Formats: sequence, C-alpha cells, structure tokens
Amino acid sequence: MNYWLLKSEPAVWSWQQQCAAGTTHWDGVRNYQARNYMQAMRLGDLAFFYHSNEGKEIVGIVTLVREYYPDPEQPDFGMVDVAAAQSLKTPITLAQMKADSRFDNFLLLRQPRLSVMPVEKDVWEYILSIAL
DNA sequence: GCCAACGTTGGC
DNA sequence: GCCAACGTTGGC
Repeated sequence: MNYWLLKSEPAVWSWQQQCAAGTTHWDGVRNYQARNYMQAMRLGDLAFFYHSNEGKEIVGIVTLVREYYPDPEQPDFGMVDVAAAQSLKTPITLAQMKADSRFDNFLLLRQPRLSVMPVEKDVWEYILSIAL
C-alpha cells in the first residue's frame, strides 16, 4: 500500500464535488514527474485530496480504483480513477504543516508546484492522527 | 546540448 | 494581482 497526495484547485474541482461525484477520472496532469507518480499508483492505494490556491489544506482521502491508463487525446499523458473515501474531520492547513517540523521533508513543502506526489507512511499516519 | 524566453502553478 | 519557482520550448 502506497500513499499519495493529489492537488486540486477548489474553484476547478472541489472536495465537495468529488464527494458528490463518487468515482471520477483524475486527468489533466501535464507534468512528467506527476505523471510518473500516477503510473506508480496501485489499486487500493490512498491519496490525500489537497485544496490548492483557496483553502490550502488537506480535506479528504480518495482510493485508487483504476490504475493509470492513457488519454486517447494526449498519448504521452493519462489518468487514474479515484473514489472519494473519507473526509477529514479536521482539515490540515498548509500553514499548520509549515509550522510543524515533522513536515520538514514533505514534498508538498519542498516542491510546491508538484500536483501529484508520494506521502511517506509516517507522515500519512501523523496527519491521520491529528485530522480524524 | 545549452540557455534564454516564456508559460504555469500556487502561495502570499 | 503580484511574483518566485520551475518546467518546457525553441533558437543556435
């Protein structure tokens, strides 16, 4: 089991919309590093759903329900399918993570522009411990 | 293959 | 709305 983080601007696609929709394609990624991480995702993996730009907080968890497959209109890039799994009782804000040294190595802080990234197991569990 | 120009992301 | 970071493009 691997853990990930997916970014979405709530003005474009929000956690509320994800919950209402259930399972959706996670497409539109046009960055090779992010794509490579998507290709490494396996069925049943879990990912945090992060609101970028507005909110700037982790708000929920999705499950991977279909592994990477190509976008017929953009063969170099593709998508995965995810399903809303759980909302965090307490969203974890970017400011909170920046202020906590446990997140010093978190890619979200190290590589702020990356939209798909892995999350270390200990970071994943720590977030759950304060968010649920 | 280098690097300047440009575009995009995302925090502030 | 601005701007820093950084990935991509294209000329040489």
